[in-house]
Amino acid sequence: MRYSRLFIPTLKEAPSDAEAVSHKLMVRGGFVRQLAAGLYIYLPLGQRVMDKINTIIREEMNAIGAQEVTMPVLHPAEIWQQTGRWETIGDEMFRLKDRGGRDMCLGMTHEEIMTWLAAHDLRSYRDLPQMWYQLQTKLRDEARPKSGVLRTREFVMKDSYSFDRDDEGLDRSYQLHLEAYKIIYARCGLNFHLVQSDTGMMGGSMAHEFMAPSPAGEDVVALCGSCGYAANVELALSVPKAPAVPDWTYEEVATPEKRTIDEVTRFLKLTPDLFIKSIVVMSEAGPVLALVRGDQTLHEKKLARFIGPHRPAQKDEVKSSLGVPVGFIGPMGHKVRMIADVSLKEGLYVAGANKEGYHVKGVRPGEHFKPEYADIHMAEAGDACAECGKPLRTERVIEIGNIFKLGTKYSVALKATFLDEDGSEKPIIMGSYGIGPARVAAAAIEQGHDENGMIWPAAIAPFQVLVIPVNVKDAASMDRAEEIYAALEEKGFEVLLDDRDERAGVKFKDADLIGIPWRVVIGEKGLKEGVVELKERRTGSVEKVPVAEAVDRVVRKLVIEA
RNA sequence: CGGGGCGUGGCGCAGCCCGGUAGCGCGUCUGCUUUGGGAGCAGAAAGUCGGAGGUUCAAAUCCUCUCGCCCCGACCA
Repeated sequence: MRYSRLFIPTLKEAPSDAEAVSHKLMVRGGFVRQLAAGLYIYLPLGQRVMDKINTIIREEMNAIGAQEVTMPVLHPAEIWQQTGRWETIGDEMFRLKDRGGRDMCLGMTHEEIMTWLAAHDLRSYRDLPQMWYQLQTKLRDEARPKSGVLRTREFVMKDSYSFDRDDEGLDRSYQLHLEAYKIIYARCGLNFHLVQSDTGMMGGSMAHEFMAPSPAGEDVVALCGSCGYAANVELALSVPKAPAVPDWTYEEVATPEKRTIDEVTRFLKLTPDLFIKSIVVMSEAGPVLALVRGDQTLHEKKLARFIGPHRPAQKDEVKSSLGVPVGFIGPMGHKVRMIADVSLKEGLYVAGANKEGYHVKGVRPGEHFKPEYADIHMAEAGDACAECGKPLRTERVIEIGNIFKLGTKYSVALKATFLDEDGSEKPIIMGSYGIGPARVAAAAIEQGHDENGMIWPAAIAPFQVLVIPVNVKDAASMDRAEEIYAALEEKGFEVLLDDRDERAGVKFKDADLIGIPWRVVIGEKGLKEGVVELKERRTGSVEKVPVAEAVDRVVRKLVIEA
């Protein structure tokens, strides 16, 4: 392609409202434009990147025997009502009515529709297993779109669904996807972690996420360098360092106007790990007292696994349910349900005295109060790995894919059953597997850039080579550039020829910004010596090669990378 | 949904506190010069200040309402 004919509106300045590196560079590089909150236009360069990622995904999905289908974006409400998600999902689903007044919605995921299809056309164990996927636009009315293309209201997703006759079959389909995903991300040039994850609103029994390390990520994972344990902190198990057990007897201490852990620790000159933090939440079954050590953070998703949906209590709710003002709650003597973090099983602590202005020293869990124990603290760097005891580290990540074992949740609700060999009717066992191609692109930029712009992995770069004649008015330069361009295209590479009548500086700056892996620079000075320059974007290394050898050298570089 | 910030030529911003001629940089267009890391000079086009209402002789500036966008949190296949 010729640069002069491509629409690549690069910008010198980043948009002021962009925060994430990938967001700034995608806008500056002329890859995307924002139409409204969470709605993006993909310009030619962005489109090329997405096409490449999608091609890799399709190749690997096809390779494991998955078959591509196209699903409606507009769905009738009834099918979502049958699985109950019409009610449970809430505001995140775009809803509308057709002219006949029928409730409809825009597809935010496709379990229901895929299962509907399976229910209609998969009847016998002979039809199984099946794996179907789609690469289509999803719509979600996100509460807070953010970080460029990382969280949008409209986005393309590859999602596939597996249909098996038994759990062993599901294991196989799951494993096939897991391995395919590893290959996809590796081909896209990403660093990533495979971690255990929460099953969330999907339901189901097992789930993993593929996570690309980046400061722009919204998730945090806990990783053990020793045994390989890796999990989203939403469910990561960890053992916080235990404090030395102090030599205390049970006694009240006056702590006037000291409410927060921070205030009380300073007032009593103690470390926060000697405190019990008492947090009141309102669950569907009423108030629950959650207890974590003072240096720990309550993880609400972990807690939700034990008590279901809940929210923090208001100040007046605390007072009315426990009779104690906020800041002086202790776990002793309450009738409400009480969940204590496992790290509180041993030791002596300071806790609220259930009396304004007082705390109690020497509280012993199990003796002075009897809670249910559960892991409800957030895993933190430095905690011991629950598997092997070695220290965990944590990392901020972008979720680039996930895989779920769904089981029969959808097949039962939508009556997707088959007749097994023994003549009995059974629900199909399902799995669901997603990849967000835009997040893959954003993660690639987050992981590959410098102060001058993007550095694309070769496999998903919008072009593989950029040919730059420094001065297009110099006939010799332009002729050589055209020859090299034509020869590389002839060999099947994707080549961008910067034929613009611009100053060298402008071309070089744009070249760095859009991050094409290899650059061939043809200048008058070089040609006098019979050479052109071959520059690698990633390392910045420059090699002078004889004009006649230029094409072969580039080809060799590209082939090595592929 | 709670908290915070911001809407001024295409882009990035100043002006607003203390009402009175709308300004700067980049980009765009024309001409000349320049030509290996976002050129120089000269000239030009382009905004009615997110929108509505109000106060005032006079509103980008003050007041009220409203819409949009961003950030933090809540939420999130």
